[in-house]
Amino acid sequence: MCDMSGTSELRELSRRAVRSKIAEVAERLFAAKGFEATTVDDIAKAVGMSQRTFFRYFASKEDAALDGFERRSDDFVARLAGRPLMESEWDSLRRVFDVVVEQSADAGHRNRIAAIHQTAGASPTLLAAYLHKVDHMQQRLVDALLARAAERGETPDEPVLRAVVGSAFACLQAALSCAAGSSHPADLAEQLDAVMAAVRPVRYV
Amino acid sequence: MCDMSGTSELRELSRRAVRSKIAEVAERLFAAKGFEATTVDDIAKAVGMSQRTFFRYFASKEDAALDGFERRSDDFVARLAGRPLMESEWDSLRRVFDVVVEQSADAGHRNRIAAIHQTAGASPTLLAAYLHKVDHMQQRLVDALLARAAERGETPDEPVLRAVVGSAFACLQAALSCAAGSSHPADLAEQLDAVMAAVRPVRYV
DNA sequence: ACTTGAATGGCAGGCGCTGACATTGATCGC
DNA sequence: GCGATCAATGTCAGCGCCTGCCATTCAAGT
Repeated sequence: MCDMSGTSELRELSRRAVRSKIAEVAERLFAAKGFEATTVDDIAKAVGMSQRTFFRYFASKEDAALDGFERRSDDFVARLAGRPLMESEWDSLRRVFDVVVEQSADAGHRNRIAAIHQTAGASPTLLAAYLHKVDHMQQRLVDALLARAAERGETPDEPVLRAVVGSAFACLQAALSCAAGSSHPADLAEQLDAVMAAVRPVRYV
Repeated sequence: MCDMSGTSELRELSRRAVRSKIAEVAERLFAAKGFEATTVDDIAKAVGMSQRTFFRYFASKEDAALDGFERRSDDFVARLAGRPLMESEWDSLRRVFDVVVEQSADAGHRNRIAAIHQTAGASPTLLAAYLHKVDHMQQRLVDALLARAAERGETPDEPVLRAVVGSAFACLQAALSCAAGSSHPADLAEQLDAVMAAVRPVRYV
């Protein structure tokens, strides 16, 4: 009972591994049979566990399908933390979106993301869950940007900041949906630059 | 069988009336007991119908809760149709959002919207459905704006337009969440003006 | 009156999801 | 080694959302 921390680490590691395994199997099944046609029992059987255990790792079927986006959320916040403190929020956000650009440079990642995107488009509940996660991600970035502003000694207008983050994500979504059909990885970066230059808020000129 | 159109009108009228009745009862129950604690059976019993019939009017419990937003979507498109053809998209969108401002001028509407907003915030699935509807509304406005641009003889950049609409909605959301606590109806209009002025895309200056 | 079509109710069932309880299995103190 | 402990898992039962399917009813047209 003393080595609780070490035990926790191991347990945590195991949990993560199982989680990834489930998400991986689920992703494959969704791509093969579609999201709605795949039952949680199918996934559980394919992984080799009971349905009840599945729900001990993911709160919902949607969560399993969108596990990849969850991690990207962490990457976003981490990337933002690495940006210079005095950079404008708009430019920082553009740099944050580079994680998406870099991920889509890999063909495998691109195919996976395209498959998930296609799956999400066909299932209303999955799309709703996706939008929910995007919303949550925006909230995290707003909080981080608020903290950065406070670190600079500023007290920014929170609603404006929320709107700025929302605008940046609107640009990302637009660029993504446009570059979805294209197979050139560089297109996304160009599209993103073009859109974010056109929509750049006047307060940052 | 000849007077098919007249019959259809009556049936349609009846359907709308029943739909409104269901939505009204559901809203009251949600406000009283919360969204998740209220079952579809509760609503059906309160209206005086079977659960099966409820699902013939609404595809889901969430749809019943968000019936009001559905109508606002129609109002948005209608309001946009009334704007001058040469007005910039950003200013048109600001005018479109006046329907929200006007609705929140009425105290009753404000309380209802606040109640729904609060309910949505407490229930993840309802929030997800709400975001889904907002997304759909944006799509409709993008299509309408595309048609207007074509009417002017222009061929606008679609991804940029999508991003612009998304940015405007981000402003609306930010202003709404900020003015949620305030009880002054004029605050929303001011907040909206301030945020949309700060975030106005450079392409519209 | 007969027919047609739509609205409704009732029933059965699938699926997502959860609580409760028992079992297993690894770790730790002795 | 041995029992205690605690997390992970399985099993079972059950609720709530949602959907076909079929029978009934009721209004409207012929």
